[in-house]
Amino acid sequence: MTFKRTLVTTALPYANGPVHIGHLAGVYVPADIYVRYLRLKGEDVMFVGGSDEHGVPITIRARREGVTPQDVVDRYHKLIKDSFAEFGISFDVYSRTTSKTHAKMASDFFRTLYDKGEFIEKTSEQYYDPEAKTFLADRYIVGECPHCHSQGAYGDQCEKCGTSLSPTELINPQSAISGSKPIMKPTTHWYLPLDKHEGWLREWILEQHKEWRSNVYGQCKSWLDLGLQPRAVSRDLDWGIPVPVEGAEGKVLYVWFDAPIGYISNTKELCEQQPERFGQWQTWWKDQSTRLIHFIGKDNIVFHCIVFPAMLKAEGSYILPDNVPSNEFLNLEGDKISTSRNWAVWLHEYLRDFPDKQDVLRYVLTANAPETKDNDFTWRDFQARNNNELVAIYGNFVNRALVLTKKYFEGKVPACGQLTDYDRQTMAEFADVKTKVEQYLNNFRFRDAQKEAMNLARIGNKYLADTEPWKLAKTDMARVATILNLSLQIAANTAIAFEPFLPFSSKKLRAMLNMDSFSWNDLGRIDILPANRELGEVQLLFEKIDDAEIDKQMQRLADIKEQNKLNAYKPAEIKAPTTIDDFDKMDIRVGRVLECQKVPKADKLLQFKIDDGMGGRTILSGIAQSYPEPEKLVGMQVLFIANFPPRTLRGIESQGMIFSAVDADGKLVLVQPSREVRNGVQVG
RNA sequence: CGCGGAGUAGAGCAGUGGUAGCUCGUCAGGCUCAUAACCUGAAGGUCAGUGGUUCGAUCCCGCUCUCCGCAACCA
Repeated sequence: MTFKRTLVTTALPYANGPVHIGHLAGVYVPADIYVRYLRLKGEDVMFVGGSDEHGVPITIRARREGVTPQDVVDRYHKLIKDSFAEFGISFDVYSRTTSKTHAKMASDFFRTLYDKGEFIEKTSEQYYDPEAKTFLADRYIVGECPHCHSQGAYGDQCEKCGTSLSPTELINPQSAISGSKPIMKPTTHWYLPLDKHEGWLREWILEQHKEWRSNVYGQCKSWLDLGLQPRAVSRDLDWGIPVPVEGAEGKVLYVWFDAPIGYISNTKELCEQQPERFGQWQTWWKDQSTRLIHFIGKDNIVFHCIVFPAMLKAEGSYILPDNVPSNEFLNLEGDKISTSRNWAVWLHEYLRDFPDKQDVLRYVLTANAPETKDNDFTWRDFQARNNNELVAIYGNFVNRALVLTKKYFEGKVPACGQLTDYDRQTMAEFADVKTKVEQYLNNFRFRDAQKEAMNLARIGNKYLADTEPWKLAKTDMARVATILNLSLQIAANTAIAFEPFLPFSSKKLRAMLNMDSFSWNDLGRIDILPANRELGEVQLLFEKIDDAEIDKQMQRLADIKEQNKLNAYKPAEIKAPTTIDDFDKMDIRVGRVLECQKVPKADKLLQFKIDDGMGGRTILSGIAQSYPEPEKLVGMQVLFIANFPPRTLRGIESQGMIFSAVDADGKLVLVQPSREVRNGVQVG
């Protein structure tokens, strides 16, 4: 099958938060590289993206913030769209599932399937929150686990004992939204009978698409082998696209039905805006000569390989995806990225903190892309790749070639003379770079493809080191001319090879080389730059990133970790019951701090001299780490136990114990009376 | 025993039934045109553990351990 055009879609980011490096590494950067590559080759390609704006979590966020769901999605759609644009993700269209076009498209799609009898209808009893007036998804019901009897188990799983649950098993179920007691209520939903589609899905994926990545293929095989079940495509919710069926008031399309249709709606929207360039939307979705590629993350495999294809097939007139390149996940500094825990590098913040460094992040995310397994992003690695690879190898090579040309040939491309064997050998080393990069990209191996581009710069550095034009300049300028001509040709090649990966830097480099026009097909050639061409102004292609900038980012993450620890704090369990008699045995008193200093050679101990109204006493307390300036405690009134037997610590006798509260972060905080009292009075 | 993916030098990652590779880091040397950049060389690994198939296993198979995903948010 030869294809005439390629339609590339990217998973629709959920408009419930900003986009982070995990989204970029998993989906948007590889997709953008692929699309830019196809465009460079002059192929007919469309790049579709958009925000996914329906679903329960958005309604919950809206409720929590006291705004409408539309307010929430408006905010994040704009933030996401703007940051993608600034980052150079070259969507042809970036629309949203709350658009009018989409509402009609999704509604019509559902109706077509409904009319064809492709759905089954089922009524079941589900938990309903009478206060919030909404049916509850499993996860939004909490209660006591029927197995381990711990509190706070979710409707789908108890996190204490790990048991999978169904909401009806929970003891004393509560709505996580309002806290009220949910009631059982019958509700009718439409299901897509995936089991009906199992036969052709099996043939289509397992036989015809053995070339899909092993993670994708394996996951599909697993689902198919387990047997597919009917899947609900509607929900009881007031936020979404209404189910276009009589008597279905208060029901909307399930986001997983609605969202992938967004790819189609957004295509239609684009075609209506630019018909002269993109033609009819149906060409992109219904013509067998169109190749459909979905870029997604691994959590989306089943929807894009099984559910959505089943929907398309059930409708009848659509093509199916040709490939679904799915990446694994990117971790951040060893921990999984999490929106709710704010453990992420957010794109909009990166763009703010590292202006004009889009390519650095693009490079790092591609070099370390989680193509076969989960990978880790660290700021130290980010810095190292910038400083040691982009700056030292690529930027430096370009700079060397250009500076030498300025110096010896007034910034004009010198003529190429007689080639030596070594010249020819060097040329041979990158003659096939085009084939290699293309092979890798055609197989969605972006990491290897980018590495191949970087090899050009390595070859250039080695060529300069081996030929040493700065030495020859004293004796043989003709030879220097040839060397620099070839070096500049290598630089021009590098600009083209990096174009899909690092578009901002390639543009900059092309300006320096005065390459106003260029073609992907020039890649591998050594006569891209004609002799005597005037070069542009020399500037640094990349700049070093110093430790201070990286430290700032790492500090930010450390602060978030600390904050999460505080947020996760729960009061300790109440101790075993005791009596007033036990309490009465304690002689608790108030005293004033007269002196306070650190005990030498002890990390935690502070030595207090306390005015107890009876001549004073010495007390040691292990709170030094919470009070780095102990002298500031002098004058403060504190609580202490007066009738403990003396105890010697570090050679000093401690006559009692001072009261401190242990804060959520582990810091110790001295307890004091709310107003001045007489030293030595009792507490009870 | 739920199902998939993954576990390989200090770090991050490739890879293959026959001598284990890349980038960075480290160490040594060279060069000095270049953003203290570049080039050359070296050290560094019981390829998670364990049992099996095989002339030979890091690769194939069995079991064990660990991490990630499939289940609310989430690429």
